[in-house]
Amino acid sequence: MSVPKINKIKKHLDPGNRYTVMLFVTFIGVTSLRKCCFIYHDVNKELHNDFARIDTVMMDKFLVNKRKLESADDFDENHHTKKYKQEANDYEALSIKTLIIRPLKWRDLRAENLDCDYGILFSKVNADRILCQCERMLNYNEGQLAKVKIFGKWHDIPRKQVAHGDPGLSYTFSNNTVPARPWTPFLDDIRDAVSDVTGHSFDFVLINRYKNGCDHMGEHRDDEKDLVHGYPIASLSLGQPRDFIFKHADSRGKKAKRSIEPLKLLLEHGSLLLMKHPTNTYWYHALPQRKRLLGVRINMTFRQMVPASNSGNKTTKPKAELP
DNA sequence: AGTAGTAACTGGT
DNA sequence: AACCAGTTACTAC
Repeated sequence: MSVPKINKIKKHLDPGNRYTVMLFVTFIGVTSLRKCCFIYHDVNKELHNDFARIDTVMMDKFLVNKRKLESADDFDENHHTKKYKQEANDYEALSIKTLIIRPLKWRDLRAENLDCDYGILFSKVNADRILCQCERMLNYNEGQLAKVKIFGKWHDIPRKQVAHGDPGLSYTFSNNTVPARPWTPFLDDIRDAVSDVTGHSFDFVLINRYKNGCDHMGEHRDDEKDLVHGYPIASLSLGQPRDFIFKHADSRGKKAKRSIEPLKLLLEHGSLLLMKHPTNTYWYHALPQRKRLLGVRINMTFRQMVPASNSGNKTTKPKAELP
């Protein structure tokens, strides 16, 4: 666990006092220690020693209850400390490699100017827990930020959406610019898992929630000007499996220049789709309605964005470029 | 097997 | 990357 995260806890506490600390430890969406209570005499020292054993602590959800020792007369310090330590050991034994990241068995998807990889990143058990965490922790844009303007008309998007990313980044689509909210530890973990398995870093994630098969997304290519050109986009799917359709730009519409078969792909629970250059240049994609499907699907697309100050300025080199 | 009711698809805006 | 109207495809009886 990194020191900055420990400092985040420490600033809520006065060293030397005694506290009851309750916290949720989450590791890529898997809550291993739901709640534990123990008392620290020397917060500065103890927190560091004990928490350093844990890879990631979910800061958003931790609750620090300042209590005087005398108000916790039923509190058995030894018992709880021992229990915590055992759980921490168990937790530590579940390393990132055994818990989540298995070598992805990628399926290559190839067509003319289409190059994607698809595989299952999270097992059902882990994907279930991550989805559950998403439902508990994510908030979505509302009002103006949840609208798009198409052919002169404003519409509410038929799904829920939110973006998180590095400071200053935003995402523009259909006359709407959506600022990125800051990363959370939970999203950090998922992003890092996706980075590990793809070998690419990402500074932005767009999250879409489809409450059932009626929610959908129309055909589009991802907006080029905010994205680092040529950089792959990683799309993590959770929940209700949904069809995903690729259509070649030349085969759309009534006066299509050519006839190219669309590509249909089922995006499964826990799966990762890596869309590589030049897929996004030539192919539109969509998540069509499937009225019979009732389950929630949450999708996270991880991207590398052009910093806001450089957006639309082609003379400035993006901060990341493919080799 | 024929058909009514729904879902999916297409083109226009 | 939205909805709508018109058409086609599918499904269940």
